[in-house]
Amino acid sequence: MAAFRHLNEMPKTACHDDIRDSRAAVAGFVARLHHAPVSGRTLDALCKQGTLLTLGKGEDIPLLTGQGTVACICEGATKLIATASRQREQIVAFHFRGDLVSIPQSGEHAYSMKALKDSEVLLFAAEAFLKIARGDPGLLEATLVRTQTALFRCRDKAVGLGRKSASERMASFLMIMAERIGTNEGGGCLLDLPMSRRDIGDSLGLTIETVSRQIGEFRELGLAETDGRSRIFLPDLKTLSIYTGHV
Amino acid sequence: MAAFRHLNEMPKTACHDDIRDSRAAVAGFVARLHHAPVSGRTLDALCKQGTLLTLGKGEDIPLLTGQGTVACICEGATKLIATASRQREQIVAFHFRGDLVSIPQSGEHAYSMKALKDSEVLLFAAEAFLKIARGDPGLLEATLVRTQTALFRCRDKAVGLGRKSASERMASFLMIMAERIGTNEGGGCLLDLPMSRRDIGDSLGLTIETVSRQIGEFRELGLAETDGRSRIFLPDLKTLSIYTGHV
DNA sequence: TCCGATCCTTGATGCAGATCAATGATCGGG
DNA sequence: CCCGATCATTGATCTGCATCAAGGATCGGA
Repeated sequence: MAAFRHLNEMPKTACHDDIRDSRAAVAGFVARLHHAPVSGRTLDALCKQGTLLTLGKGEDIPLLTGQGTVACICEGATKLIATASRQREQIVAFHFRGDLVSIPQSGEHAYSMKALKDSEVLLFAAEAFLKIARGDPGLLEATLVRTQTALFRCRDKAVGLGRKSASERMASFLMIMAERIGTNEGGGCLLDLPMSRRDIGDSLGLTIETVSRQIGEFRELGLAETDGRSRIFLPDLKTLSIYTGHV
Repeated sequence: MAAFRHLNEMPKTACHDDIRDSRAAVAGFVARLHHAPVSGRTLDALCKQGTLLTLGKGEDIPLLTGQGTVACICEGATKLIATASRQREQIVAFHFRGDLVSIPQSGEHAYSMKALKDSEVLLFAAEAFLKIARGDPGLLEATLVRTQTALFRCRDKAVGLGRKSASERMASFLMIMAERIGTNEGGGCLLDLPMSRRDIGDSLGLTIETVSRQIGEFRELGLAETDGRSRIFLPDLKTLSIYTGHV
């Protein structure tokens, strides 16, 4: 179960380590968010309004009801899921350490968010976060830039979903993951994917069977080597990129 | 051909009406952007950095090279196109009067923008726009909010492209257009679509034939009446919304 | 280390929507 | 008002991926 830590409701007798940890998590996140010194006032406000969650793998991130939510991924990895209808989920985005996620109070679809592995997430009511940012132009601008990045990624995803074949989607996915969470390894790139085949399928608008087959194709082409469920080694990103179907 | 008006390079002998029009266009746009009084200084800066374009139907909106672009749709309607490869275009978004569009300098795909009908668009270098916004918290916040709206719409589009049937996509499209540019008309909603069937297909990840057939289906169900190429009357939005496949 | 549950892979078949093809409607320009 | 070009509709066929089905690998917990 998710461990809540309302930063402003910390009992006076609480272990000081806990308080320092929470504050450190907020400070660390904001430091990654914009590379400028953070004012103590902003930090205080963020600690006061935010809720730090420690989540186990697979756990739900409780989005606020009746208002928008801003989630900061301090540690780990998460998925943002839109439910079109029962048995039809679309993963809108994966998020990793340092990402800032905005979820509206209610859009066309119902959204939910889950941890892909043990994670630490800082939650804000969107309005409260915006209010703090309003008083700190640096934070406001950093938030705008992050939101733009999310928009650009989402547009690219839309192109893939609307106009690409299964193999092109798979190649694009692997390239994106290589860029975001890959580690260099003897000329190639090693991935330790935190998401399941089902997650990949739900992200690419494909079934698990198709995902599995496409990975198999790349394996036979010598462009991917799998090791267990989560590790994929990509020996030749340059050749793989040809399969993405980008211009 | 697009008529450029570099607001800061207006010859001294220029017709005063032109200058007033340009300034009025900027002021009008910003007024719609955030419902707070705009400082004269911000307005001056925007006029100095912006380029007002008057475009005919079908004309290209020249995106800046080597840097991001911010486009403000003062009048008319535009489409934002991602080119996956020759003969495979994905329309990422349609934009209407009052919309603010951010396009990155270079993402995974090549983007372009076209006017769907006679339009007036205000262009900025993204960096220059951000610099002005940095000096005007209200403008910065309004830009953030608009960017979030674009992101939320894009996510909804991704859900449609990834997990919905042709008829569901078509129903969603009609509902969105009804909300954005529809006019009430005797209990129903009248649409005068500025985009072609090809545009609709390229937006929904479908072919023109499928788009045409789906509209035909809704016509037979008594949920849509067409008049010429562009006018569609939706007599029963409530029933149509059932077909969107939303929860 | 063994066991059960879950996840992944691989094969056979079906279908929604693409593609191919042809006719009909619409509309701007002379 | 007419003409040609473009756009939209409708029908026939094809195909990529979904769906259905059946093993096989992986991994956490006892």
